[in-house]
Amino acid sequence: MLGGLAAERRGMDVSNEGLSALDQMVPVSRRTLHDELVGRIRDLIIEGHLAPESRIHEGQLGQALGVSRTPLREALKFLASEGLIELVPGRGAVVRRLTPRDVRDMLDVLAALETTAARLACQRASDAEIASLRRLHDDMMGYYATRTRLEYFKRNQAFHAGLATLSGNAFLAATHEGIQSRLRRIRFVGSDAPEKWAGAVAEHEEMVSALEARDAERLAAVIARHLEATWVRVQDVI
Amino acid sequence: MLGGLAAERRGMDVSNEGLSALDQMVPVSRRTLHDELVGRIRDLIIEGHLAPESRIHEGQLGQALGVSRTPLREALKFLASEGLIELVPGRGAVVRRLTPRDVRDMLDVLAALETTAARLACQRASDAEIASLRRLHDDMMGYYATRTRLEYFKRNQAFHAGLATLSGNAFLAATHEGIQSRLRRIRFVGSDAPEKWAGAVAEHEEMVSALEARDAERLAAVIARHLEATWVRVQDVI
DNA sequence: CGCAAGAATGCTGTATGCAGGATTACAGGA
DNA sequence: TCCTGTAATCCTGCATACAGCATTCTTGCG
Repeated sequence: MLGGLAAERRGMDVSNEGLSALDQMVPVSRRTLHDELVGRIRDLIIEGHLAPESRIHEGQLGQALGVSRTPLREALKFLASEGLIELVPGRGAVVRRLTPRDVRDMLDVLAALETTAARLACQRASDAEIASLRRLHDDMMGYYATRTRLEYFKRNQAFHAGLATLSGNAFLAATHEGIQSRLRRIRFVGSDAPEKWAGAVAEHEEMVSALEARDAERLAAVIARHLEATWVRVQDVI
Repeated sequence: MLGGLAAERRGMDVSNEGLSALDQMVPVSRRTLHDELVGRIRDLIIEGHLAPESRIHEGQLGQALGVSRTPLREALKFLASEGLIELVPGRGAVVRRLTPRDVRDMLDVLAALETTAARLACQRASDAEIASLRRLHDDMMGYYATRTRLEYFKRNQAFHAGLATLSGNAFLAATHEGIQSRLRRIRFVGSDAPEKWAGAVAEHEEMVSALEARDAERLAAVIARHLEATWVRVQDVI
């Protein structure tokens, strides 16, 4: 997302360098109603406008979003597969509540993915990519200094996503992103006290320097520690 | 699945030992059309009846399965989120083709998950659970001896799923299961030559004995080796 | 004979209608 | 007062209908 690590190249690139330009061309991305709805509903859940355990009223939500029930239902099925909501037969969709156990389990999986990504990134990432992650980190430091919470938080998320991307393993990055988005709400409300940020920022700094040194083991160790600390920082808001 | 490691307890358990019986009660599971369809279509893809890259004709498939387009479309959205099919705007659903790169990436993620599960299982799993996995392994050995491919293959899958379950991390197990199901087809056609099984069987044997000794590092090492070997075994069928 | 433009067909995307089951409200009895 | 049985209401699950875009076929022209 931010920082251009996984830059979206959309639309037409008309520069004609033989056929290579055609190969790189990405199909025109039309924002479909489906994607739109999935995104909107996901945000509604993550931002807490749809409370955990609450049932989702199809007619009501459909009217609120200005669409009929059909595309809405399809979007709900999609989100159900992501695990954000649960489909109860005969009773429709219910917003899933994350138990402390769920969060703990997800953080452990996240740690497994990120440490793996770390090892891969240390051997595969280019210097330019690493520099790019460093810039993102510096960027985040700026918002840390001014206590700009939302922007700080976004960079934080982008940093972890960026690390996953640097692994060069697209599937890993996608899986990581999926889990991270499900934890977003928890982590966001868990970051309401800026004094909690200090530790996280220090750990990020250590991660970047380990990555720049391409010290895989140190990087993996810091990541494990970082997510362990995240668990502590987040624990009281679940 | 097989072996009772994650035994499904369905129906009513009417034994009244205070309230604990009520707590353990699982809501009555009704097979919904949605689940039915998701399962059927997933199998159609995994078993190769729906070829990669081919478009899915909604009217046609719906008629073949005896349902209207609405529930069918909803099932397709669900599967799209799992990554088995791709939703192309204006052109419907297309069966996703796994590139060698995809498979390699997925195996790396699987390795990350299974080694993590291994470490957790070594410290958390009960002796009974480990014994249960051992039985599953012995069971598999029987089918190995008689070269009963399908049954052998099922136990093989169940073995890995069982290991993930023993981690005690339900989210890890679910994530693992999702990836494994997407790789199922590749691994199945990759196991057509029984002479390939010998290595896999030996590795499984080593895994079980490492688990019984609760030697986390050895177990993790074997798993990494096992999945590396899987990559080799599978490579020529992609 | 090949190519391009236009028409025709077919399919997807969305809306709406209807049946069956779930939830709620209420009344009667313990 | 609380529980149980019943009726009414509401909502979900599925089918069908229609509009708009893709694709394909056809026809005319170079």
